[in-house]
Amino acid sequence: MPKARLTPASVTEAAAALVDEVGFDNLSMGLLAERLGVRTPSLYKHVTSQAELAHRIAVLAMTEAGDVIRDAIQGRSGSNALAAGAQAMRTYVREHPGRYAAANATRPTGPDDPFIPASERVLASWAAMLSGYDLDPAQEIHAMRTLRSVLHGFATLEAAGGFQIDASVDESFTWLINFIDQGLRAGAANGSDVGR
Amino acid sequence: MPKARLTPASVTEAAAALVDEVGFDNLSMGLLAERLGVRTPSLYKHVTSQAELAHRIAVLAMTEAGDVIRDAIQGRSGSNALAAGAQAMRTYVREHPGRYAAANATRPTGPDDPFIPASERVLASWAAMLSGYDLDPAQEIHAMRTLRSVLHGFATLEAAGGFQIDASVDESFTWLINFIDQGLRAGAANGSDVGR
DNA sequence: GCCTCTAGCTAATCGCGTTAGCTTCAGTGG
DNA sequence: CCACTGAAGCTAACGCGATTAGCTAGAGGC
Repeated sequence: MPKARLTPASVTEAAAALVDEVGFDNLSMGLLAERLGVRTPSLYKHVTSQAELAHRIAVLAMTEAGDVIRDAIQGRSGSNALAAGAQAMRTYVREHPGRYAAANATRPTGPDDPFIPASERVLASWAAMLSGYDLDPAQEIHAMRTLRSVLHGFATLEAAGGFQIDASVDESFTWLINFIDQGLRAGAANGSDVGR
Repeated sequence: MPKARLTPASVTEAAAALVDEVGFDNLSMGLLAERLGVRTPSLYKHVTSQAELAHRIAVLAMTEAGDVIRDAIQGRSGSNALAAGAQAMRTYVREHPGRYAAANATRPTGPDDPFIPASERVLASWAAMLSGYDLDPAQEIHAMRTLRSVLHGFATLEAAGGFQIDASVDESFTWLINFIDQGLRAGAANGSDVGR
């Protein structure tokens, strides 16, 4: 029955869709093979191991997230760019929780790992967005880390079902964005105050 | 050689120490048994499964974190309480990354899961701390979620080695705390502004 | 001093990732 | 049109880690 059906890319794509459904921790070669209508060992013609597959999902996720965030920020600045970028990231994580989990579980395997440029693209988008706030250059790194922390923290807590109370999570997120925006604008106003 | 050596509690404690060393994902019954000087199947006299063991570690972690945060906030208020509590949490996660990972990987198993009150104790500490900021009651939930997001996000990013650049992570964390503090104080001043 | 209860042990099972080696179609060169 | 090669899939089998079954021996109570 050999018919040129699968490729590394198609297997990765299917695996990404699978983890979004069943959760990254529940990824298994057998389940993926079943989805693809193929026997488990056949997958090894396209990926060398489950670990490599997980890493491919991570690269895919980081690339997609980078695209989505860049597109959201495109053409906006300041508060609008922040709100659009943050919403875009949150939406991506909600729609692709498995991919996002894969991206968080991975570590660069070497200096030429495609995961590295993919991550850097995301960071570059955030940096571009932050540049609209006229922060003291010495504080940019701290603002960047704070921004990453909130967004990552909110996304993972939400994905894990960490927000139990019935109060609207959407509302909390816009509140959070507004909170960060005001802090950044205040920081731009009196640079040396925020940050010690 | 039957000698009453192990107990569920001692096994859990050893497992917690182990995951802090090797990482939560690398927890294995064989490795734990070796540490305890016992054969793998013997562990099942004290724990019903690896999943249950992981859950016990999670409860232990949440309880310890609750203690540490409560103690840090004790006797302080406002900015001091925030700084002390946040630092306490960050220190706990840095010293016990495996335990923290276990706590994040777990979901309550039922209505009488001891993990629930343990988590609530942590939330109660944060709530007590926030009450020192005189926020609009309607905004407390959002402030709480924002606070949890930053702290959780920063801790996990740091634990995952997510902050690459050489700029001081300690400094970034104090900057972050200061950022949150100022935002909360501003929010208390003009309540309806922050939060839309 | 015997009895029971149980922590620990060895042996075996199961599931899942992975490897080895065979088989068969798709496309190529003659 | 046909033999040839290469890769994609398959079956069979291995290995490791979690888990289960059933045995054994020391500790504490009578």
